[in-house]
Amino acid sequence: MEKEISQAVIRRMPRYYRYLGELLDAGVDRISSNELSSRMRVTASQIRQDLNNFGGFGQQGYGYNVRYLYDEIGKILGLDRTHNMIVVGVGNLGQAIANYVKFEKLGFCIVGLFDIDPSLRGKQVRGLFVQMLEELPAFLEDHTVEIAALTIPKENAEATAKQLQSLGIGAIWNFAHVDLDCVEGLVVENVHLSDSLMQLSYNIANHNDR
Amino acid sequence: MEKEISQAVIRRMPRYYRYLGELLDAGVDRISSNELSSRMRVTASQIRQDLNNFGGFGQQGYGYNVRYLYDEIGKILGLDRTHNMIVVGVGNLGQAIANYVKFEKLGFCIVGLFDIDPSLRGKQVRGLFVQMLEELPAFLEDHTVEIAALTIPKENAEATAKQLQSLGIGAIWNFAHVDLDCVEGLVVENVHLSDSLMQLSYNIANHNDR
DNA sequence: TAGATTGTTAATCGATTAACAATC
DNA sequence: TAGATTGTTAATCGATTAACAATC
Repeated sequence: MEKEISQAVIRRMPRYYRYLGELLDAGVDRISSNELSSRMRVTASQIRQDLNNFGGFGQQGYGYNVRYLYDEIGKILGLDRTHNMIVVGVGNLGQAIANYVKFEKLGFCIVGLFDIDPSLRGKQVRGLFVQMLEELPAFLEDHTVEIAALTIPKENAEATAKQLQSLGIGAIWNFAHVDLDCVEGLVVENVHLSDSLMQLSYNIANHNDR
Repeated sequence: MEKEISQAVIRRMPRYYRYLGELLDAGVDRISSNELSSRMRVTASQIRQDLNNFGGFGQQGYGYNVRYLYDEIGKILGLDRTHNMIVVGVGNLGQAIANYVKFEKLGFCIVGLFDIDPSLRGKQVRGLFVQMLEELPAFLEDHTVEIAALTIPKENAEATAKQLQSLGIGAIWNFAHVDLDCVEGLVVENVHLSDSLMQLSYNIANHNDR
C-alpha cells in the first residue's frame, strides 16, 4: 500500500458507514460532501480528504452515490467477508458480546466461547457451549478463527494474548484493563470501558462536550 | 478555567492513572518522566506536557512522587468523589455493566436499573431490582443521579436521552449505535462497540497496529 | 555543589481546513 | 453550455517532540 493511512482517518470510517447506512434506509440515493458534512457535523473538506485516501468515489457535479459509497467503505473495513471470532472469558461482558446480534450482521461471527473456570463448562450462551481454554488447540483444528474478544481480568490478559497468538489468532479485541502492546505482531483494538467512564467524569466536571 | 484542555490530553489521563496505580501496587514511590515514558511507550516530553496542563506535579532533579501524582490525576478525573449512575436498558450489556465491580471501585456507583420492557420488571441484578423507566421521575425524588449508561437500541436512544436530560441527568454514557450530539448541553461519552470492531477489522487486513 | 530532571519555550510534524482548478 | 461538486493542492491550525534554562 502506497501511503500509510492514519488511525485518525480509520476511526472515522465506521461513522461514515453508519450515516450512509441510515441514508440508505431512508431511501436517499445520492449525497454531496456538503450535505453529509452538515448532518455529521464535520467539514466537507474532511469528508472528501478522508475518502480520497482510498480512492475517488464521487463524481464532480453530482456528489456521491450512497449505495456505492456505502459498499466501498464496507470493503475498506473488511465487511465484505466473514470474520470468525471467539470469546475468551465468558463472564458478564463476554456473554453480552456473545449475545450481541449486531456484530453478526456486520460479518463478525462468534464460533466459540472459552473460559478457564470449570464451573462454566457446558454452560450454553446463544446456542454455543462454553469450552475450556485448554480445548482451544483442538477446536482450531477444524475451525478458522481470526479474532479473539478478550474479556478476562487484567492479571491473565497478557499471558492469554500470547497464548492465543501462538495458536495463530492474530487479532485481539481487548476488553481487559491493560495494554497488550508488549505482544509483538498482534493486532490489538482496545476497549477500555473504565477509561471511557473517567473521561466522561472529567467532562462532567468541566462541562465540555466534544 | 484558563485554557481549554484538548480531548487528546484527557483521553490519555486515565492511562497515566492506570500505570501509576500499577507502580503503586508494585511499591515504587517515585518515577521520572523518562522511565514512565519507556514503560508506556510515549515520549517523556508528552508526559510532561500533558501533566503541566494541570499543574506542576513533579520536582526538578527528583521526578514525580507516584502516590501524589496518582491522587492528583484521580482528582482531575473526578475520582475523589462518588458519581451515582443508573443503567437504562437492562439487556445483556446493561447487565454486564451493572455487574462490573471495577466501576464501583472508581467511585461510579450504580443505584438503579431501568427498562421499558414490562417482562423485566422485578428482575434482580446484583441486588438491584429492574424498574420501569416511567418510575424514574419518582426515583429521582429521593436519589441523586449524575450519569445514565444508555444501553438500549439506537431507535429510542435520542428520545430517551432527551427525556433523561429533562429529568436533570446531564451525562450519558452512550452505548447505543447513534451519536447523540443533537442533544444540546448533554455531556456524552460514546462507546461504539461495532465501530471499534470495524477498526480492528481494517487493521487486520492492513496489518497496522497503533 | 554537581547531577538529575522538571517546567516551559521553540521547532517540527501531522492533521484539518480552505481554496480552486478539473470535470461531470 | 452553465452549474454543481468533486479531487487535490496549498494554507492553517493544533498537537507532538526537542531543547534547554530553571531548580531541586
